[in-house]
Amino acid sequence: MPELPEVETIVRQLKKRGVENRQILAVRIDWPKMIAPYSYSSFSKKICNEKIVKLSRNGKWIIFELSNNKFLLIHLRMSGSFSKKPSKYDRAEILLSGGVKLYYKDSRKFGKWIFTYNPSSILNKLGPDALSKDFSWKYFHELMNKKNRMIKPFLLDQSFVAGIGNIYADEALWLAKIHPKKITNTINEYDQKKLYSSIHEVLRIGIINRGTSLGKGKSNYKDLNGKSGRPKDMVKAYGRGGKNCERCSNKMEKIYVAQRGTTICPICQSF
DNA sequence: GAAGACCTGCTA
DNA sequence: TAGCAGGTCTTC
Repeated sequence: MPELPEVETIVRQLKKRGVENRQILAVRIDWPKMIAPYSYSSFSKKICNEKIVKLSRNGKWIIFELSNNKFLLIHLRMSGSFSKKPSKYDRAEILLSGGVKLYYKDSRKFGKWIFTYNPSSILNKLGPDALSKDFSWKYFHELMNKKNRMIKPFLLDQSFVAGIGNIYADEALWLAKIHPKKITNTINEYDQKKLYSSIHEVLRIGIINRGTSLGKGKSNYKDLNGKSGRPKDMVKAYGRGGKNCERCSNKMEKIYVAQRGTTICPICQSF
């Protein structure tokens, strides 16, 4: 579920909550696989009594920088999220100094909490964050020309650019009017520019809306305060198969690209 | 590239 | 009840 805008929203709200500069007093883990290869007791010993020095984000990773050069990297995968309140699908709870509690829920149990002294070992595998200066036009343009891949799976490849997932890939391609199966080095410079700016636009709008919430269920995305983000009907492409394109009013189509459900307007995004 | 694995909840 | 899901990883 969470892509760059959702993760950014969560990090901002955790900061606002005053998580930074607090000490971790205790941790409870209900799904031990998520902290592998550590056991609960060794994991707990590693992080307890350390201070959260700094919170940040890189792509879809949440980075807890702790005292004594320790790091906790959290990836929410499909259904992870943080909350101020406990709920049915909680997989962990952290008690911080000052009585602040954080609950981590993850119905599908795909999320990962990685304790490490060396965050680069994970973060170096990522390409530049989609909203960072390092994701420059020059970088984008050069790789687009060099690679011979379908554009959608390329956008989803975190080693190319970090933070884009299935929703925002579909949104950006729709906005730029590019077919998701188009091969990168066949896309002309004008379209590349449209796509480059569309990526920024859809991510920024996502953040302004505090993320995107598609469904109604409990596995649906909620921010730290339990609130939904941008509603489904504000999304232009993702999940709109069978509905009318908001630009040309032709029927949107659901297709599969690299095994991922993908929605396009076959007229606007002709191949 | 494709397909399966990891999991559970929701929808058709 | 079958099929699908915002992500990634492994193995063809």
